[in-house]
Amino acid sequence: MLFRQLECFLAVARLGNLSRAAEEMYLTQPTLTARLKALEEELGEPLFVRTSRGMRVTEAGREFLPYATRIVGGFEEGKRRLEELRGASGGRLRIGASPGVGTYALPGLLERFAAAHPRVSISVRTGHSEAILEMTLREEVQLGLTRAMRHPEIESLPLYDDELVLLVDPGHRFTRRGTASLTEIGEEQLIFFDHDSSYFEQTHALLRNAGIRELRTMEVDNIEAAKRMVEHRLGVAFLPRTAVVRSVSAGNLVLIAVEENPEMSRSIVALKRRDVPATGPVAAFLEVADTMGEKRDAAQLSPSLATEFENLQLIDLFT
Amino acid sequence: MLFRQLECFLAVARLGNLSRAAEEMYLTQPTLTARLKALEEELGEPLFVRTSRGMRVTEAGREFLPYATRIVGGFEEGKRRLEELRGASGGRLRIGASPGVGTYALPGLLERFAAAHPRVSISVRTGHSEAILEMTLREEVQLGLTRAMRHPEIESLPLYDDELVLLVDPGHRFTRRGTASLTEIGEEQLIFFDHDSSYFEQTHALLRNAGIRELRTMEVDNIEAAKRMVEHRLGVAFLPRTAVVRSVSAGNLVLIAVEENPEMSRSIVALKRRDVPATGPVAAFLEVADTMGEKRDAAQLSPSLATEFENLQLIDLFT
DNA sequence: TTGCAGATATAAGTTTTACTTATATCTGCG
DNA sequence: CGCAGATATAAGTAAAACTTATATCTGCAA
Repeated sequence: MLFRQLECFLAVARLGNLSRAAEEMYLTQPTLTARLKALEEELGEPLFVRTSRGMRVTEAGREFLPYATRIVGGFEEGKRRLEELRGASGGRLRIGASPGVGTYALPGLLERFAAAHPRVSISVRTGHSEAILEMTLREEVQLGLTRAMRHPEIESLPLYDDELVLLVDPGHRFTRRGTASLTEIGEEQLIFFDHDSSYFEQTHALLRNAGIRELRTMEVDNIEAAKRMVEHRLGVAFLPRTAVVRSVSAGNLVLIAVEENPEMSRSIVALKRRDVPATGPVAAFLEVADTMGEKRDAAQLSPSLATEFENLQLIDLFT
Repeated sequence: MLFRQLECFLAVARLGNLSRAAEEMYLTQPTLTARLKALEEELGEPLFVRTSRGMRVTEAGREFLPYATRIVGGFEEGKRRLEELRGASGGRLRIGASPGVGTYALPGLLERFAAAHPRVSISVRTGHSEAILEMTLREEVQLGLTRAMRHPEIESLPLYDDELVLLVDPGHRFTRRGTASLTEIGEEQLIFFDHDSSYFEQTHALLRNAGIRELRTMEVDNIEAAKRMVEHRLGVAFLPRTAVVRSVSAGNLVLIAVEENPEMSRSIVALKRRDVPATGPVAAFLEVADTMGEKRDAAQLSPSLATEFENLQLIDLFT
């Protein structure tokens, strides 16, 4: 009820004339009379002096004027704010990401996103997949970027497939052939990059299934450290493809194909609460991610592209 | 329409539960459902996530929350402001006064007023009666304190009667008797305090009517100067009673009764636009003035009080 | 699986509110 | 005195908001 009354109060106060204000607001004059009366009733104080030449605000009206302006203006402002949000030209984007995603894939995504939506403020939190799931459930983040996970209240929107690839140093015996068998790999010192990552178990299982029993292993707690270890010839490592694109392209590391060609990829997804619709910045982010995914898929699936060229493409897409 | 929607938005956001919010607001649950739906419609964005365990605000809702708070809070604040105004515990009091009133009668009045209404801010403008009338008409001041004036849009609320009295210095020949006739006065050097004041003409007429033709006169443009002239034996003067109470009481000037006892008083009033009702600080000021007027009248009319004592009373009332 | 508890959504009917049209009233002015 | 231009009032109609009753959804326990 009250809002229209305030607008009419402002119009009449501005014009000093009920009839003209009515015209301006596409209403009849008795309507404004009623509205003003209702407002005065609500406030318990006359706001206008009625004369035969128009209406003038009283002292009380003059005192109330700034409040009315602020209220109406505040509402308009709030509406504008939501419009910004809808067009993703404002608001916040809160993302949770597991370490590998946050460090290697996310920066490129956010670069594109920020270019398209410069006024959205972005915050990123990092944690392991379970922590990311928790954050998403509690709405501490709007999207959780990590490996696919199942939860009744969560839906997973696929982003890209992250593949484990074998990396060695340029002077390694595998480099020349460019391939290695699992048995050969089992003879090497193996460097693992994160005991808590699901990759850890996956890699172990792969080698166990290949009949390898005694592994020489070294564990570090982050991917960058693992890369450095390999570069310093301390061993070989299975690492996420997205994390090594640059090093391979720069020649610091060499990518070796595994002869058995085992399936060692994980689907990286965006976790989102099912009951919260993706709007504004969230929807915009997913769109950006989708666009990049399509490009990357096209690059990877094209048979005419050599591995090196694919890698270059990946550099574009992920760094 | 909109206001109730915002209140309900805040309540539901706070409680996270439609039914309980409905209870708190003494409404039924479907009503709140409808209100929220209307608000979301208006804003073009869902504000809540509906679940089987209650309602949670969406990102949009979170963004909008502060605006809603400010709007509702702003209205409450405005209402409180008007209440202050009504109780004269806030707001402004704008007064116009002619020089004599502003200098001698008003300070005492305002002292009382300010004691009773400390949070009202006061502004005083000074000018001659015609200027005061103008200010009042234009609502530059809410009350004009000056001599009674007639204007169709103005009403005059009597404050007190200001009387012209004859003042001489303590060593003057009139002092011993305490009285003087108009003829005797006509022989004195006469000091006038404001050519533009209506008193000027009034005094001249009085003496002219008493048959006095040749006046020795001196003119100054303010009452204080006139008093000083009398004190320095440059002549005698008819001055407003309210302006000389202190000087007489202090013995610097002596009050001489005029034997013909001419009527030389002017009604001092508060001018106010007829069409603007006296509310808040204005009403409060008039009440204070009224109370003082009654006390003063009682003091002046009491036959048991000597002149000296009357003067002391006037000191209380006007200084 | 089923049934229940606790939550929101929908439908229908009633009450209340808000708007419009038509008319009245007031006042300054020629 | 009557007119012009302003606001106020009255009555009827259209719209909206509220309530009651019912439906739907979901998590949870039997």
